[in-house]
Amino acid sequence: MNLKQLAANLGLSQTTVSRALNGYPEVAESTRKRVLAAATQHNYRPNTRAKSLATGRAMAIGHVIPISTNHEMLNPVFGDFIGGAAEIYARAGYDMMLTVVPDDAEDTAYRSMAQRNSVDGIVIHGPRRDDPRIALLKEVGLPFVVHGRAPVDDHDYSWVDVNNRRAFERATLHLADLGHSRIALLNGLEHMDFAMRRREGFEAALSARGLAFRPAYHRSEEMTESYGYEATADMLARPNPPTAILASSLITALGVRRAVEDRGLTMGRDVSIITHDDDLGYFKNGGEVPVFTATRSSVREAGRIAAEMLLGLIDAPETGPKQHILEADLTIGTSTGPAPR
Amino acid sequence: MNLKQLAANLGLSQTTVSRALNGYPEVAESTRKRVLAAATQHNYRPNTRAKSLATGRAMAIGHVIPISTNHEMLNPVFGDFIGGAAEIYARAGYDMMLTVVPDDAEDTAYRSMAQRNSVDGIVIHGPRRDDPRIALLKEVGLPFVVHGRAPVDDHDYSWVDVNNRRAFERATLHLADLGHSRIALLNGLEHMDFAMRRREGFEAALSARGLAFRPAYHRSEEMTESYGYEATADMLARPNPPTAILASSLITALGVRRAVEDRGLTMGRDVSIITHDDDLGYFKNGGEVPVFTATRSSVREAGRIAAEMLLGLIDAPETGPKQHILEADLTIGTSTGPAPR
DNA sequence: TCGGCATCTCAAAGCGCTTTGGATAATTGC
DNA sequence: GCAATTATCCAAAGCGCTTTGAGATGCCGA
Repeated sequence: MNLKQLAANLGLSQTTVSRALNGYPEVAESTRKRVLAAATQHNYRPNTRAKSLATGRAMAIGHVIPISTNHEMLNPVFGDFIGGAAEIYARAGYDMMLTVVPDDAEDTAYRSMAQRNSVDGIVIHGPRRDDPRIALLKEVGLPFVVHGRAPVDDHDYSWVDVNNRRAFERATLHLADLGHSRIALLNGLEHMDFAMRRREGFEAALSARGLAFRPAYHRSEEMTESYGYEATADMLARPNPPTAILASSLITALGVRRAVEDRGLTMGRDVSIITHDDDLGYFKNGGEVPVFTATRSSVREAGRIAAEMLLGLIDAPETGPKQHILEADLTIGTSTGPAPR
Repeated sequence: MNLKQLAANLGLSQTTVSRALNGYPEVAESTRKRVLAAATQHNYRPNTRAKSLATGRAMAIGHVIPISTNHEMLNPVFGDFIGGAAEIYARAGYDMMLTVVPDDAEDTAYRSMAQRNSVDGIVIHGPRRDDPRIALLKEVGLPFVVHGRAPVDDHDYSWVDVNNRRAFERATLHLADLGHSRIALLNGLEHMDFAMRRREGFEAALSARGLAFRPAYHRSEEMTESYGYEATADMLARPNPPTAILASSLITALGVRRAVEDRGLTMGRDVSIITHDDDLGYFKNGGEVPVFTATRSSVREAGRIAAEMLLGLIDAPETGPKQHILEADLTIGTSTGPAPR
């Protein structure tokens, strides 16, 4: 059933039917009722393609997830972010388009999205330190929001980000205040912007407490469980092992804990652990009492905010770029305690 | 730059340019070259909407992920599946549309997808035991592939699935053959089809070895780490604790291991663990030597296969529904050993 | 009675593409 | 040399919708 047929059915013109359906004022209330009734009865839904051709609006948002060509791995937080964003899109009548782009083909991918007119805006995931995408998108002139930030925090583009620097600074200070002086950081890959910010916060806190940054207590890798395990096992096996460890994700923290316990040590007594917790649906940090002391910020919430921001940008581009920073909670769990002496 | 402008630029008609671009024979090779050159020079890309309006093909696939209204959680395997599918779509020039549908609004959601003509086919995720979606989609007549199956294994629709029954049967037999007689199953939610099949395999193996299914050794919950921990801790605290535990996912297995080790027991000696491993990118089961003995099947690969199947279905609907079953490997790791006596 | 003004409805153009059904020029067969 | 092909190209219709500009219709006051 399309507009033409529906109009014919009703003995009205396409114009009137279209207007009735889209809530324009210049149609009698009685006819609007008739039209609406017929539409629901015949289960009429306008053809998206035709509609967006006519209006010039795609009514769709593109999410572009980069996938590095060497270690093809999708970020696990992505699912939750999408879930949050999808809620907002659904309410606003937008569709969501997913594009997985190998990081060596970004240029063409983004240009083509803009050209082909298949989306009204884009959400960028996983910005790297030297990410060319922001400049690229500014050039092609498609509205976009970045989940995360680029190193240069200019106010020239829109983003939603956790205050990673502050979070890790606070976590480190907390550990230092508990008397820890040998604090290790198991960071994510530091060509990613968020990881670099975390490291900065870590270093700032160390120097605020007069502690030195020691490369032996520092790693930077993909945030897997085995990374947490192996890095921790390695560090604990050396002389002067760390008494506190900052992990970059809950998954990594599980590995850290395993290594700690493997060595016959007790988490929260012999070794303190703080992790960042993205509050993922399927991976909770304990029940009422969190297992891990953690800096926590919901990725799902970030998804909602980014989606709302982007829709706002599309509706009113003249208002200029927006930014939103999420402060992470520091929630105390059972994994931290005073430094052993 | 659109077709019209490009054609004007070249001094040709839109028809000729369109044909040159789409590889039709009735255009001179020399003009085709000219057209192609101009197109790349001006970075021309056809407007997706217009193209699909004209052709009647959306050149897009919809992925519908259900989200239960009570515990809003996205399946973690989803990301990897999508990653696999995206590869195939990209190669074939298809876009991927994501729709998150609350499970109380499925009816309208699917009908509207079909009506609005925004996708050429659909992939269904997470089929439940009494899933109404398959019947629904058959009714609306949109090509679809299910990742997983419905309880009734009719050959009336297309699906890609792991042989969950066989996998868990083999795993259970393996444990029984190692001398274990008290074997526990920490299953996923059993209103999901895959979980039920796993249970069937488990039960079949038990009875093949003359062992009884004991409710005290059986749980069915969302597959989180804390589920694994708590269920295991509880079971181990009772008289006659299980000596072997089947876990439904790697995440759950981590919880199982933690509970085992918390109790001062050794995995692989005091308690054997076998888990199902979806081979997710960010969550590896150890390095060269797997940590866990596991039934393994790549979700990413399933995504590729489902995508190819669906594209095939769209191109040639007359060939009828297809099915593909993936057999899971049973890989031996360090988490299993002979039953303690 | 008639112009003025809302109110309601419509025909037709247009969004950017594909595709049908010719037209024109070049080539072939006899 | 001329009709019949063949090789190239094009004008125009159509995909399903929105939207402009204008036409009816009814009602009012003068």
